[in-house]
Amino acid sequence: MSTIKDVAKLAGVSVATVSRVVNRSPRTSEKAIKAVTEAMEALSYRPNANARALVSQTTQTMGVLVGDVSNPFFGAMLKSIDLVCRDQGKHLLIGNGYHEADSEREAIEILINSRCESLVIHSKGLSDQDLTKFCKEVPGLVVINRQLDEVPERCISLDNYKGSYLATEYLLNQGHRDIAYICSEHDIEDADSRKQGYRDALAAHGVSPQEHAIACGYPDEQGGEKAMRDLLSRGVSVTAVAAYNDYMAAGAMACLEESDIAVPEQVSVIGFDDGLISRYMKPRLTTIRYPIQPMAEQAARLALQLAQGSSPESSPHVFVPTLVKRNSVKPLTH
Amino acid sequence: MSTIKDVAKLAGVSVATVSRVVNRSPRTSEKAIKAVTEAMEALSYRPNANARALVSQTTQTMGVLVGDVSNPFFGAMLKSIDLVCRDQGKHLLIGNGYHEADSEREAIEILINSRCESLVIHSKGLSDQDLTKFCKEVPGLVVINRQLDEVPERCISLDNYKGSYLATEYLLNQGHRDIAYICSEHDIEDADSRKQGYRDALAAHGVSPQEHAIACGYPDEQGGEKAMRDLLSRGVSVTAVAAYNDYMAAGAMACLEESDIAVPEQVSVIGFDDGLISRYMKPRLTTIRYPIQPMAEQAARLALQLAQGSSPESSPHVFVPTLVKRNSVKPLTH
DNA sequence: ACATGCTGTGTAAACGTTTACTTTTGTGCC
DNA sequence: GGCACAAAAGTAAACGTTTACACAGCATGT
Repeated sequence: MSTIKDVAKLAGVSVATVSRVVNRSPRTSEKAIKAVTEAMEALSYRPNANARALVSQTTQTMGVLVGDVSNPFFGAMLKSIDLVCRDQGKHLLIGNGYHEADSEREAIEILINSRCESLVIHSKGLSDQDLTKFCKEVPGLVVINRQLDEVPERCISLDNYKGSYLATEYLLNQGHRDIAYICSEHDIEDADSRKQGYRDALAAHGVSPQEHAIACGYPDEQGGEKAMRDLLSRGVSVTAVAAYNDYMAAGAMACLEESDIAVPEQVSVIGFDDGLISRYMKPRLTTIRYPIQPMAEQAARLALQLAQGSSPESSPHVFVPTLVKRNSVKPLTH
Repeated sequence: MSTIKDVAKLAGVSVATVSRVVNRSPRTSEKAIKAVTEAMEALSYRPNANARALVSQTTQTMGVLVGDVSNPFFGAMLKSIDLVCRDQGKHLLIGNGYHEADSEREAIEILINSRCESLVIHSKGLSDQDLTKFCKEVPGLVVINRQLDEVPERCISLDNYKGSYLATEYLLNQGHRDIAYICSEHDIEDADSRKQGYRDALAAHGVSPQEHAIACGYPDEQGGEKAMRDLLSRGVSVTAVAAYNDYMAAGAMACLEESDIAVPEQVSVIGFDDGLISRYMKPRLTTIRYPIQPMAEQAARLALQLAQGSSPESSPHVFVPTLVKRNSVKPLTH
């Protein structure tokens, strides 16, 4: 692969002149531009981004850590971030953490080593302490989907508690009283918050707590199916089910269908996330919208601002989920 | 951010020794390892990947161009690639092309400039000529989902023609004769191949061509809905519909449902891709499996082998799609 | 004719590493 | 104690750029 020296030699100028042409410096003659352009073309010259980064001390790159690129949730997040970046002439280096502490740490280190000046991190595996440390080390680092008490100004998160409260309250308002909750077996903050939102909503409406009506599973379709089957086989009688996320809701619906229980006629189901699939299920899933796109956009902007040292515009750091009414919930009729 | 010199100074050794410790060279004393490790910790030293790449002439990075990260199809592709890479200690630089020639070109150039030694490119916008040129410039570049006549050994693709033929043939075998085709309005090779597969399957079964039963739209749900509405409003009478992809099939089903036409009882529908949503639709979608995961894995392996100059193991370059029978197709009964 | 200023170009240092080569230190043996 | 040799550490060049600084050429104004 040819270098700037090769180009300079062929064009009969110095490397400085080539650099000036490449970077469109105003101090260059037409003649030089022509000679250099032709030489670059002839050698199919590609400026080495690493050398450039080294001397100019900037990579124009944002690093992003996601859980798993194949999950459409992260796809949506990445797209929002990419749109902000492309608008600002930055590009993206992406790492997958697979929700596992060591992978996450390693991926973040790669991003830092690559000298990404801004970072958006989605981590479920690392401790608050680890993440806080990274925040302090890298000025342009923003954490999404998590709340760190020591550095709240670096976090963009969702009010998970409120989302679940909202979902449960909606079921209550539709007359339901026997409401099960299908939760994630992962020991992470958002799972707890969502479960607590459910509990508190029940309590606030004078419905006694129903711990036996809570079942856990891996937060995917199989997990939802398993949890619902647990509930059914334990003889828990319910008229509505709230789930940790849409996938678990889908699994629960599949299980109910297999058991010849009609949704929403006999049992109402509500999800969480408003992901891609919620629109394609039938009945279309009533759910809680996780506004990942504006959140990701906000996170990207914040990371960019922090990285360039400008004081970030004040804007919301905790987003609120909203109810999306579709067809999987029906009022309870006697 | 501290450099290797800072570490050397603090540890009281030379930069070479620090480098040796960082790279786990065997020629280092316990004492040096300890001193350097402590200094690195104290300064939170991060080896600069750009400087490293510059001198060692390798980045350990694979570049990937996808259409749009938010599309689960590309998510699945990226995941397969990431799994291969992580296994080989490489990491990923990702660009979005948004199916637009200029964006694709720009993204590829960024990947090349960043000195990714291996590349997996999914392009719909660039011409065969452009792509072939890139292939010749970068030894470790592999094109996925496209067939370039000049460099077939660099391409991993799907037999789209066969997939569509298969789909149409299955409908014919179920007794259908009046079969519409919903195609993509994009002027790209795979759209043409799929349309032709449909036509040829009809012809092979002695069914006269039905050009009036072909409708086009943007290859998403809205496009499918629009195309189906076109068909219906033109008074085309059909008992089955084959679609360019699952999203268009979903749109067609939504349109049929609105018109009180039952799927599959009155009209059968078959998709293409076997994407995420096909499992969640109801009736669950009968479709053609696009084996993107093995294909992406293969592409990644090939790119890696080409990049390191080893002669690639011979393995399939053209993959064959298969039929996935679910519930959206029913035999025609009179 | 000469100082002045402007434009375009060249020279060389710097960025943070790795590594070939050289030098120093340490060990065991006679 | 002196020597041979191995092990460990240091020196400096190289990777491919950018850019401060210096300088040449030339037009301008006096």
